[in-house]
Amino acid sequence: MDECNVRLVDPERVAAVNARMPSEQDIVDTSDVFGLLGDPRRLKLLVALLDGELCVCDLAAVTGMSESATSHALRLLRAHRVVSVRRDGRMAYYRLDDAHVRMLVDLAVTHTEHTDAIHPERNGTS
Amino acid sequence: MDECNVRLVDPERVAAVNARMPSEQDIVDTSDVFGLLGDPRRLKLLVALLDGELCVCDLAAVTGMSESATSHALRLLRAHRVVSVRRDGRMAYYRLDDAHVRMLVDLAVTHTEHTDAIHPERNGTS
DNA sequence: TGGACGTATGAAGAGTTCTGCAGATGTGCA
DNA sequence: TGCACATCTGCAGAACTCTTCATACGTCCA
Repeated sequence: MDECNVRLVDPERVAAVNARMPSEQDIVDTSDVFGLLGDPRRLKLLVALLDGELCVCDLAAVTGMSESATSHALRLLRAHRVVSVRRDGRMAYYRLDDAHVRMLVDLAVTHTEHTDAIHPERNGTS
Repeated sequence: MDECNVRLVDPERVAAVNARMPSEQDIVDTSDVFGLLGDPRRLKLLVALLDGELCVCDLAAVTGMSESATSHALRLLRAHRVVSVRRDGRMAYYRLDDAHVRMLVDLAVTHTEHTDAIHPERNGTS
């Protein structure tokens, strides 16, 4: 439990926390998902998809991104199975296809909308 | 509603989505929070803090980061009011001080732990 | 079939982020 | 007061991310 030369102040707590700590893989997977939501453009894309499917050019219009950037972002989201595509001729309709992500997005946006008046300025503790 | 030279396929849907779209500021604030959780080290740090406060060196031990990196990460989290410090002599005890973030972390980790067996491999749609 | 269209992709450049190093700050103890 | 200790911070290099440009792919229509 003693890693390298690190001294512990509260070894019991550390051991307890380590016991409850998810696997490294789970941590990485989870932070991966959060990372996807950590970009304003992608988040806006996903918010737009909360209501149902939209084609690439409409998504570009909603988010204000170029169609190329939109496509790149959707590609990333697709690779992580967050969105799925339905093709109809030359059009591509995307939908939000991950219940967990949908919940996170919905929850977080709602929360921020309800509380942004509380922290009008954000200066650090320093 | 027609931005630049972008053509819309479903202008009504686009208008409806735009009407429900949170302000740019709310989007940025929200993606900001997700961004904080989008780093495995920081996420691990926050998971460790789910149970209660810990000092910097114990946090470094739990996450496997150097104490410098730990301090840097905590500084960032502190600036965003996600964690708070209690100083006791030369020690600094950090605690998770944002109920919303706590919920997101708890929820996401729990979810990932329960479903990681479902997506053993992750190749893109392409 | 040829050209317009919607979308997808690769590469490159700008910008950002993370980490380790070195040194600074403030506290406790002899 | 002087030294050890826990933490903090600025800096610089490495690594990563996002966007744009150019181009490619597949579909539709004349």
